[in-house]
Amino acid sequence: MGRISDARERLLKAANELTWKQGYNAVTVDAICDAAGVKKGSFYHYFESKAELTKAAIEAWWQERSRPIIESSFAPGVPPLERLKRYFEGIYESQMKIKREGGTLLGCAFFRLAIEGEGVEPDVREAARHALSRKRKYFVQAIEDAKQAGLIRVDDVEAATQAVYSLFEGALARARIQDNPEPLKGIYEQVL
Amino acid sequence: MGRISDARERLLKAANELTWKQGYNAVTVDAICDAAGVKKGSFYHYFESKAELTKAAIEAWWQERSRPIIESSFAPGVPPLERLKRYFEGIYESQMKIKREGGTLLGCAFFRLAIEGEGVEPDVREAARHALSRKRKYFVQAIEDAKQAGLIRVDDVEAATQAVYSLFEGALARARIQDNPEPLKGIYEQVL
DNA sequence: CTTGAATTTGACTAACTAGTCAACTACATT
DNA sequence: AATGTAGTTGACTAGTTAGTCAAATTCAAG
Repeated sequence: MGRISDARERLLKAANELTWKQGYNAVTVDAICDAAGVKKGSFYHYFESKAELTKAAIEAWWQERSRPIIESSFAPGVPPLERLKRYFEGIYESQMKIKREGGTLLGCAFFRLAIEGEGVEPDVREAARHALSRKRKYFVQAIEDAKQAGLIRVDDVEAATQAVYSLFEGALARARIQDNPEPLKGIYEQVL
Repeated sequence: MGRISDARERLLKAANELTWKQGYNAVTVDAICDAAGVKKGSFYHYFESKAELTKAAIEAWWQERSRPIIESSFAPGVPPLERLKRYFEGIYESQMKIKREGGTLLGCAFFRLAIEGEGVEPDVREAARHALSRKRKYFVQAIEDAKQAGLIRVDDVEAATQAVYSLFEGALARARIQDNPEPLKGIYEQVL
């Protein structure tokens, strides 16, 4: 019944790209509509508000972009430390590609959104935080496995993950701030 | 000649507090004026735009808040590694205090601003980046000194600083995101 | 006490903001 | 081919935004 359309997908994609670059509050509904080639009336046919769109966009981003990349690095068969190494290298490559194609290095989309603070609807922030905590789980697992396999000596897996994950997200955020991949270089070596 | 006023200082203070919490784009000139108890006409008597105010506010923040705290930890007489330890502990304490008094943990004001990306005037971002690089210099110095004193074994001071600084800023940003000081605990131990 | 420069005020604009809505269109299903 | 429903449109509102301005006020200095 009725016609079919990919306007919803185009809106999600445009929302992610613009919010990633400019931040939640700097992006207007009009700008998202323009980028998606969708009229405002249609926007509100698909989403009840800018906040709802953003929440849906975060989930779509995780399912379609982040998760596949993470799971290919953190595959079950791969040795624990190799998983981290692969992931860090993959991130370096993908950030370089983003910079090459879009002109600026953008870092982690979820981190960018989650850090905003007040002035962003609480449930939007919560969605971004949730995506970050999903990502973090792969780190915990890898470090736990590395410990079991006797590859590293740590007494507190939770504390070790805290450090590795802070270093990783910190480097990624600093790369965005400086628009320069330098902080991402050799994270794997720094982790050890 | 003419009367004297502290309206300018009140505006700088209000701008910093609000921008730290809510981000550049979420804060309005009206909100800053309200918080400072200053009328809009007066605002534009002191600053030619919101961007100019923010730049001035960043500089004031650095001079009056960040720098004194940093310099008391990184004092010349203090042994290099002790400097880092003092600084990390000081940050932990001050973030806890901010949370106690303001209800939320806010992290680093410069980092928060610098990460915004497009959608913030380039010179505002540049001012925030500049403050971060000033901060980073104290880390380089401490690590360099620690190497000279034979306290640590590193071949590349620049790379080591990269890691320590990413870990520190990453932990601080994550503490903000989670509104929880957990990532800040034991950074000093993690650094070693 | 007078002067005049620094400061304050509030009303103003023009542009932009998120969100609404009723009419219109195209097409998958029958 | 008819039909109904999902999708589209553009003009609309009401509130907010950064920034302007001329007139009024205050008070340090002469």
